[in-house]
Amino acid sequence: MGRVHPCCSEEKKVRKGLWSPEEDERLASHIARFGVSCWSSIPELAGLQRCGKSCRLRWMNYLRPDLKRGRFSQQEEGLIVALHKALGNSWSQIAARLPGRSDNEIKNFWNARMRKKLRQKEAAAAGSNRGRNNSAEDGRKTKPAPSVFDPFPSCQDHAAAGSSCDDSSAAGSFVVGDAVVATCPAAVADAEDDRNAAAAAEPGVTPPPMTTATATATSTSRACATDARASCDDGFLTAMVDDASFLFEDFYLHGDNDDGQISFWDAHAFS
DNA sequence: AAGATCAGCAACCGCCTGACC
DNA sequence: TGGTCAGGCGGTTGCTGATCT
Repeated sequence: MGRVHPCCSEEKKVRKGLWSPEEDERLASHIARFGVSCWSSIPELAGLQRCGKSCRLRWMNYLRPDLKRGRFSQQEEGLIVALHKALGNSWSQIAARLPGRSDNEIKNFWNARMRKKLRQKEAAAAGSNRGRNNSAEDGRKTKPAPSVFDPFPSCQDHAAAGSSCDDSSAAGSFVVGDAVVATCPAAVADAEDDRNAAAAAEPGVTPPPMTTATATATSTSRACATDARASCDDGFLTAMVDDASFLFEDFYLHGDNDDGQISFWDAHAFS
């Protein structure tokens, strides 16, 4: 098997399992004060009997202040489907385009949906007794490989594609419906400026290191604060979601639905 | 009311990659 | 140039609460 991380294999006791509120508090306050420089050193510095990987995971999936909790909105679901279509199981890349959601959360969500759909299909197949040659199940096998494209290439690219994204007005956040569903990379640099300005305003206070999450959180919250999100909805992602429906219909919809309608999940591609 | 099943979520495991020496 | 290490990622497991029978 793979090499065991030194931080996880040391003789010293390393706790596993669920994190206690005290541990969360220790980790969160440590990162709030000092930021993240080296995960492997954080357990010791924060007084935690955890390995660095575990700390990182806990922070990324649960303690990060910019994380949203709760159910995925319809818009988010649609975007996940579209992004999964484009990117496959690259959960981190999908998560990078869904501010406030961790890759783990998206992965769990997707897998739960997969299980549900698979079960439904099996039940339907068992009920109908005879399979059709062009069933969705078969269609999966002939599914073309996901096209390689970057849903977030750059604002210039958006503009070239007829977009009107304005980085300066809404921190580069993109909106589908009411939800801020993605953040333009240009906003990252923007957020970095904000951070530096804040550091200058409060000498002696060391800001946490800049991360994608920081930038996303900064720009997303700013976008909400200015309520200027709609101005940045260039239709790019909306179009992408629409396009995803089109793709799914093209590949997977073969008149299965009585009403001729197709939902994201009825139409989604099994990976 | 109690056991079985399901669904959602948190966390671990194993592997890969890039930086560094 | 090869070895070591840390960070990161996707896959998987296991726990827990909700729902069903």
